Amino acid sequence: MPKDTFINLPIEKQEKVMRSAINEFIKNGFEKANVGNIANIAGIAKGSIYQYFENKKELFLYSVKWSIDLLLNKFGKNLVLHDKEMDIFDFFYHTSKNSMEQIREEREITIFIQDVFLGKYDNLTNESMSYITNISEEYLLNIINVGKENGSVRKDIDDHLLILFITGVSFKIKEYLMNKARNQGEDIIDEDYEQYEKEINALIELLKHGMGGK
Amino acid sequence: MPKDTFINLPIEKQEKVMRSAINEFIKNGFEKANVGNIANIAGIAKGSIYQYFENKKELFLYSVKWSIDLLLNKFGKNLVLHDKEMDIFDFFYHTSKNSMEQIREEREITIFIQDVFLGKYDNLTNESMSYITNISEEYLLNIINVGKENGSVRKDIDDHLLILFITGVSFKIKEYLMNKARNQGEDIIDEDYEQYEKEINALIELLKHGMGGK
Amino acid sequence: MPKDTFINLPIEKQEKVMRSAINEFIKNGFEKANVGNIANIAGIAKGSIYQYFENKKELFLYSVKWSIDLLLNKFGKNLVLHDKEMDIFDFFYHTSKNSMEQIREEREITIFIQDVFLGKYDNLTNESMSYITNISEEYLLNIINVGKENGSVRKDIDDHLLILFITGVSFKIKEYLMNKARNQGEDIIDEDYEQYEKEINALIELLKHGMGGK
Amino acid sequence: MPKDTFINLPIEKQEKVMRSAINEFIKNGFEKANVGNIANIAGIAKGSIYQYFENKKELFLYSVKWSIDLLLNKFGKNLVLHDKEMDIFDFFYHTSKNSMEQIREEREITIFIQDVFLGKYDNLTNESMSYITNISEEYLLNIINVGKENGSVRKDIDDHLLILFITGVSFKIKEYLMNKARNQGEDIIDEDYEQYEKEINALIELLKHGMGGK
DNA sequence: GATGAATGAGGCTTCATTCAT
DNA sequence: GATGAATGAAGCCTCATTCAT
Repeated sequence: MPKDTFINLPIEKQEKVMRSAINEFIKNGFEKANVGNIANIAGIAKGSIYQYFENKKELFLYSVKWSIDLLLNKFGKNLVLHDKEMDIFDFFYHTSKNSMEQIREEREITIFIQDVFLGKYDNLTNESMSYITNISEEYLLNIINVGKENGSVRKDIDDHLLILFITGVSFKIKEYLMNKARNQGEDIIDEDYEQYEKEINALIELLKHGMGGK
Repeated sequence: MPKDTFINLPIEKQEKVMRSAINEFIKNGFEKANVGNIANIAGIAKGSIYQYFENKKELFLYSVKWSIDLLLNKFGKNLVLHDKEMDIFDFFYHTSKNSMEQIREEREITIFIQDVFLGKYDNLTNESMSYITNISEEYLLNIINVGKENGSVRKDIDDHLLILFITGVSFKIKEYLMNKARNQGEDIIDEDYEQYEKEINALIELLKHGMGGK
Repeated sequence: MPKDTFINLPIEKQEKVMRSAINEFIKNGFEKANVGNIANIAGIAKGSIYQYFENKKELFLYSVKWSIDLLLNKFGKNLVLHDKEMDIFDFFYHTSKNSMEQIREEREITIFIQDVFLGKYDNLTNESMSYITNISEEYLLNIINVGKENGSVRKDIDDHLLILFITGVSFKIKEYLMNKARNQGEDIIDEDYEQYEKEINALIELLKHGMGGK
Repeated sequence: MPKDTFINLPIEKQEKVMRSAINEFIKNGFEKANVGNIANIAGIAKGSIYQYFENKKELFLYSVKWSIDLLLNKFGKNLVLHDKEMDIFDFFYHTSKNSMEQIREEREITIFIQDVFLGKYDNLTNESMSYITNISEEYLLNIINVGKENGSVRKDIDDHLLILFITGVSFKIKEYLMNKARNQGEDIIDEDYEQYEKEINALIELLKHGMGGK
């Protein structure tokens, strides 16, 4: 969706532009994001942005795509459930740790994408992004089915609702991690991580056995 | 927070202004929300808005407060856990039904408030709204403690994480209902409600016993 | 076509705006005409222009209408052929003198309208202005028919071609006068007018009897 | 006026560039004419335009010159009055037919040049083009004098006014033909031409004997 | 207090021209 | 000499806020 001019740029320069845009978007939202700022921080001329993208909206949309691609490339390999016999809660544990890494290494981008998924920028993404939701639903569906087959997931509940349940909880986990990330800036120390791990394990326990007494 | 001029207005006129503002905000977001539109639809002059509120931001902030107050007045009584012996999952069931009613009767306002809580409008609400989160956390904390005392909630999990767990799931439920509301417009029929009720019960079952197999 | 805000303005202010716009358009053409300049010279804020008109194009289009209306009001009475027995060449003589007056008293506006008719601004006026051409053609048609009836115009030539002939010559006359006006600025002296009158009479003679020898 | 780089180009390439420029100018006028478009359609790089011409204005000015030269080369031979005894109205007839051919064979360029003469592009051509008017005035002057000498033109009217009269009418004829050309596109059929010829003869008759009755 | 016109800062976008390859 | 990406000035338009009635 960007013009060839952008595609032909050296990858590093593309990256600089995208990161600058993403930063501006998470700081100011779409409307107040300033194309001039984006250009300045990327170290290019304002006009150049328009040689790369049709307009601000396209720049935004591509920022989303670029972010998702980057996250998938960098962290996506861990998201595949290889072992059909694996307890899916173990799997959740691994993906959660993966999230932590993601946040540690790509704070801005992870925040940006979470915002997109949370529905800030609604008006912009709704049309073009619904397919993303579909992808992630299918992905979860697959995991649930594996779980149902190998007995780690109860079979009496509709898949659809299980997805709701899982995404609800995992979103909350991510949000929780994210808020810490937003506020703390870069300096998340190891001690924090130990704490997080405990909490994640507790939440997975809740996912598994619920919060009911006795 | 609005000026006295606004407070002195007949309640119906105040309401007209607030609903007009809320509608504009959910349709266009804060930046693109148009003060002129708000005034027109409220049936007043643009200048009057500035006799009532310092500026657009204050109008927004008061829209949030006004919405919360309205929802609490209209639906809040049901949110209080009167009976210390009540199973808190029964309580969840009742509050969920409450949500459904809320959505049916005050679609715009419920959507608006959900958007606020979801973090669209971040930059605007963060400071002033953190107290709201606190309120609702305390509210949940109280329920959890009641549950722990009467045995309907397990005791080995940190309150804090239980809150995360509950809000994650219940948010997802609301979001789910809300999306239907957003798309369907007014016409939610009884048949739909039966369906919703089943789903809510299933989700509460998950909250209670988890999704683990066996 | 302007907004009510403009219509409600005191006539003098409207006039100031229109004359400022017209001046800018004849000086710089449509594309290079600067809305800021127009506002400055009219003594109003740039934004006000947009309270009066949807955009620059509408401002232009209304400038045309306003100019035509003004010219018709101020000079149009003389353009009506009252006496059916009048020799139409006498009538041409009178309208030519009328033109001279027009140019003397409303230089800018006359120049502007001539430019419009000459087809500068084509892209802007074509659609909306074709009706004007029609009006003036019908007007001439009427005069020609009167002439044919009372014998002052030969009957063996198609009306359509007579119109071409007349407009060709009269346009050239106007253009000739206009160029002088453009270059001389305000100071056309009486002596010039005597000269013009002679020339006009000679051209009317040509219209009447042609340039053929013997 | 173009740089040597352009002059050294193969004629066909020069022609491609010029025709592309001319097309853009008649389509969009000078201000909105897009140098990038011109380059694209000419099949060269945008930067190359600036190796050939100092700037857009020079490109425009040379387009005018190139067009006039082309028309003179291709159709100009017929414009010379060889036979001193020729009736100048016969001569007009021939030049009119010549115009028709010109329009048929070089529509764009003829339209472009007519626009230039009509005064669109005023600000650009005024200085540099006044010499062209002079040329064509002298050219007409010569014809008129021949006519006065051989008796085909009356002698009691000032040369200057005769020029006005002739150019007025002949411009109108050309404009008339041109408008048909603009609207019809390429497909002017022979039947049309017969019609045109009749009309031209009638107009020449008017030039000769005028439109006066009796 | 209500009105709605006036204001002007601010931002996106265009595109002629320059520049590096 | 050719290319096409980079540049940045310039201008239209929006709209929150102010002001005069």
